[in-house]
Amino acid sequence: MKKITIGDAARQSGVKVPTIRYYESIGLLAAPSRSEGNQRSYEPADVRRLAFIRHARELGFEVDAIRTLLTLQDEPDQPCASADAIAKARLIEVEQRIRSLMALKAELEMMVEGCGHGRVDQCRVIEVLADHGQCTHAHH
Amino acid sequence: MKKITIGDAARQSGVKVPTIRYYESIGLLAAPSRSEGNQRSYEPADVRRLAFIRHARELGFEVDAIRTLLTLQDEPDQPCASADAIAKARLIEVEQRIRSLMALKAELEMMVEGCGHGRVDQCRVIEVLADHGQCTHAHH
DNA sequence: CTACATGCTCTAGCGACTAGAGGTGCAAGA
DNA sequence: TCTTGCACCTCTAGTCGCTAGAGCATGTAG
Repeated sequence: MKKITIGDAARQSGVKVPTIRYYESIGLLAAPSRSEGNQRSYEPADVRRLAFIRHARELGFEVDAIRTLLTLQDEPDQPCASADAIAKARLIEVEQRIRSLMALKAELEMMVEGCGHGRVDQCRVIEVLADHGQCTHAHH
Repeated sequence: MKKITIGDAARQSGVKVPTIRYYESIGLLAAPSRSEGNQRSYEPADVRRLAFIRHARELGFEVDAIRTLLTLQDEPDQPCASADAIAKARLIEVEQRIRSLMALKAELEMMVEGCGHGRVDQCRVIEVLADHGQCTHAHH
């Protein structure tokens, strides 16, 4: 009977100790059994669940989406349409975010290139910020 | 003596009314004069400042960075090295964010394509999330 | 004069943590 | 055995940039 402490679970899963406790508090991870001295004692399955959560968070899924994905994972005989829909929705979000960041990058490059490193009143960085009309492209 | 109400300032600048009050509360926008009935009364310069803030926020600058940019704008005879540095730092952030979002997009596409729309236990979405090792590329 | 939109202040909530205070458990070295 | 010191515990409050709502006061159009 090997006992996994919260610290070990953190090291193995890559989720920080306070974050693990936070996930427990919001019901994303079930409360584990406790040792005699009231310390959390995790099973390998908990560590896998934490790794799942971490990876999903890295992919930008919100906690609510992860909650759904986790319940799906627990019922492997269900059709996976929901998981697919969640991933697809996230993909669309990511594509939009990339597009808007590319526009933003172009604008920032213009600002930085235009800056003659002189005085503020000739600086394109400030100028472009002050007057959105100077952007060569449309936002949104 | 035209008086600009907070509602007009909001419409002209594109910053919402509660957000304007919030900016005042955190000292990003100076408290304006008040009408007899204690209502905020803005000058055109305030509206320009709000538009500046809004544009900078759209570009993803944090409020602290905007604070610096605003004080720079107020001192046009200073060298603009700080403004340049802030914009460059933001550019680097944006470039990194784009790169990581592209990796993420690839991973999500793999997940969605691999999903055979069958049962959860054959679903690549769940599978990939559960085992990061299945990603064909390295993160970070 | 009466609606009703707009304004005011204040407090609390969002998401997803993070930081800190103040205390307890536990394992290893002296 | 004692003690040192890290890891653990709970609880509260703070972060960022707003947003929502309660409960009033004011300003304006018909």
